[in-house]
Amino acid sequence: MTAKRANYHHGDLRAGLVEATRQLVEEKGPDRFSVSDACRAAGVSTAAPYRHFNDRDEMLLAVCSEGMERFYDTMSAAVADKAPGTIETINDLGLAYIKFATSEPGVFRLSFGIAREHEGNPEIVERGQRIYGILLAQVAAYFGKPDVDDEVLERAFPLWTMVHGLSFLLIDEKITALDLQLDIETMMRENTRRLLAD
Amino acid sequence: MTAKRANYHHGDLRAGLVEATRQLVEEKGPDRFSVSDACRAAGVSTAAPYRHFNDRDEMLLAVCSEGMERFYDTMSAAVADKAPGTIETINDLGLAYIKFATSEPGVFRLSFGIAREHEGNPEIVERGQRIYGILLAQVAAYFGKPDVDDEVLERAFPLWTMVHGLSFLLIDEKITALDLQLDIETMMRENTRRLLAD
DNA sequence: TTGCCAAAGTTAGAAGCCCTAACATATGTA
DNA sequence: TACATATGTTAGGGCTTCTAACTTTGGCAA
Repeated sequence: MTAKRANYHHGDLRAGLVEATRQLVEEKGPDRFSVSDACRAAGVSTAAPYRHFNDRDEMLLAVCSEGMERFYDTMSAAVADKAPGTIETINDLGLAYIKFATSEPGVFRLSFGIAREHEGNPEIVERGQRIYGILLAQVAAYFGKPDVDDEVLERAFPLWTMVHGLSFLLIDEKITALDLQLDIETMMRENTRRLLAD
Repeated sequence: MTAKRANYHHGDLRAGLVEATRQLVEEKGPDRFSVSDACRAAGVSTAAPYRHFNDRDEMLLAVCSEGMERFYDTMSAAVADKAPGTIETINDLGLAYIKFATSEPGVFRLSFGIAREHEGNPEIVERGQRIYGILLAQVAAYFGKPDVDDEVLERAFPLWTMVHGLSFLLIDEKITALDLQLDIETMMRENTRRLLAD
C-alpha cells in the first residue's frame, strides 16, 4: 500500500479509506485501528478523511455497514437452492454464520459492538434484522407456520445464541486456550437437532 | 473521586488504580478506558502507574484477573448447596453466568478478549479453566460419570456456547435492538433441558 | 472557451494520549 | 541516625484525533 499518487485528487478516497480501514480492523482489531494508519495505507494526509467522515467512529461504521451487507449475502447463499425448513438447511445457516465470524472477525466484532455505541443506528439495526430474518423464515418453515409468530421467535432465538456464542469463543481463541478438541460440524448438527426437538 | 491526598505517598496505589480502572472499564468500556482517567480518579500524576504496571494493558489485565476471581466465586455460589447434576442446578449455573455478564459487562468483555491479546497468559487461562470446570463437574454428575470424559466435554460445550452467546447479545443490546420480548429464565430452562436430552 | 465555485486535497497546530527519564520525598532497616 | 529503596513528582518525546486556514482542481454557467 502507501501508494503515492500523481494527482492532487484521489479519485475515490472514501472507498479507498473504507477498504484500508477494513483491512486494518482485521489485522489489528477495531480498538487498535487508527485513522493515521488508514491514511498511510491510502497515501493521503491525516486530515483528508475528515472530508468524508465526521470522525474515527464513522469510518468504522462504514466498514461495519458494508460488512453486514456481505454477511447478509453469505447467509442468503447458505440457504439458497436448499430445501427450506429442514434441520440440515438450518444447520448450514448456522455454519455459515460461524464461517463469516471466523473469516472476518474484525467486521464481526464491529457488527456486534457498534449498535451499542451508536444507540440503535437505524441502518445497522435494519441490516441486523434482515440477517436474523433469514433464520426466522427457516424456523417458521420448519414448524410449518405461514409466518413468524411468538413460537417461532422462541425457537429461533436459542439457535442464534448458540452459534453466536460459538463464534465468539472461536475468534477469542477460548477453545484452543482450554485445549478442547472439537469437531464443530458434528457438534453443531447434534445440537441444532436438540434445540429444534420438543 | 479525584481525591486530593495529604501525603506524598498514596498508601496502596496499586489497589486504588485497579479499582479506578475497573470502574472506568464499566463506565466507558475496555477500549475507551484511559490511564489518564484512572490517574485523575486516584488523584496521582500520570506517571505514577508505571511504578506498579508495565503499561496500560497490564492495568486491564489486573482488573481482568481480579474480576475472573469474582466470576468464579459467583459461579461456585450458584451450585453450592444444590443437588449436583440436576437440570435445575445446571440451569442455575447458566443463569449465574448471564447475571455476571450483564452486571459487569466491562470485566466480562475483558475476560474474553485478553487471552487472545496476551497469547494464553497462564494466570488468565487457569482462571478460565477453573470456571469452566464447575460446569464440567455438573454435567459429569448429570450423566452419572465419575470424571470428565469426552462425552461430558461434548455435552457441556453447547451449554456454554448458548449462555455465552446470550450474554453477549444482552450486553451488546441486540435483544432490544431487534425488539425481542423474551423471558430469559423460561427460555433458558427449556433449552438447557433440550441440550441435555438425547 | 473561459471563469468561478465548491469539492477535496494540503499543511500547521491544539489538545490529549502513553510512556520514559530525571528528580524528589518518604519509609524501613542497619 | 543514615541512607538505600520504593514510590511519588515534573518535563517532555512521539504518537494520536480532529480543526482551521490555505491550495488545487473538476465541473458547470455564461
